[in-house]
Amino acid sequence: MEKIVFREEFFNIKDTLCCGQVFRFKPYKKGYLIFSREKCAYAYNENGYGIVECENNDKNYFYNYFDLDRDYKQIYNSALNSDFEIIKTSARLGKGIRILNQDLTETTFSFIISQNNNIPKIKSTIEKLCCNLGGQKTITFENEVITYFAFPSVKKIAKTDIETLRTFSLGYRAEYIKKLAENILNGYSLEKLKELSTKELTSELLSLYGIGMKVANCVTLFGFHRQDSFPVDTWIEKVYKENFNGKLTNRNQITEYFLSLFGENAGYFQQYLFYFKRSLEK
DNA sequence: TCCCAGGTGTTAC
DNA sequence: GTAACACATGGG
Repeated sequence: MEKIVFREEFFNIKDTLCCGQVFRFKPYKKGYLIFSREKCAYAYNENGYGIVECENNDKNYFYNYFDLDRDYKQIYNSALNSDFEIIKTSARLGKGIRILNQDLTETTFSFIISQNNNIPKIKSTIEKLCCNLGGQKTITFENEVITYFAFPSVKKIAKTDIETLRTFSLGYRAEYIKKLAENILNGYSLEKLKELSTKELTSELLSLYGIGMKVANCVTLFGFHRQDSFPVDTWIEKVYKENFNGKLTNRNQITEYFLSLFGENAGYFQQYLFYFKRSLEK
């Protein structure tokens, strides 16, 4: 086992996982188990540090996964310099949030599933997908053997019939993920889209069946780490109306409004706001 | 029971 | 171009 140890001021495991950007994790002992691709890590905060335990070969993967090379102090400070009190407030609450570098394929499928769905159910649906179509894996932390399932291969999803997919509670989204899987199996490359500008990337993603503006923005932000993205969902729309006194009703226009307001750190501010608003409702 | 959830596709104008 | 509606499913 390897351990990544990183000062916790800008690395809070709970906030990073629970802020809505990722769905494959669960509470475990001092922190959480995190699943990505076929890998698993155990992460927790302790004595002023964020600690990530994983297999030796996965250390670089999870170091990058948690975006540990980026300077979050600069992002946080720019939030504190905002003219909007709610940006400061939500940034303080979400100070330890980092935007993950998740697997691109997994992120795209996950956010297609996320549409018109709530987070607990998104998590359970993705888990069913993994349990039924992903390979079984084991890993040992502190002498305890953990059994889990990898995210399924695109091929496996593509070859699974629609009726079976529907038994994973995908609802009408089953066709979307089936079609995307077939598409990728036939040679469509999400990786190649990395060359595109955020604008080009967004319009390319919009051409995929089942991906609209909201999901496209989530994929650019959480899959491609494009921080000039600003997904607008029901929660962000509430923030817009209640905290920014916004009059726009078109979500695309709300995205444009926030992008021009927040500039290059818009994506991070979006996460601060989303986490803040959802925390209030509980 | 009803409303809502990290919305999108289709149809009608 | 956009407004209205259908769409699956389960949490609260």
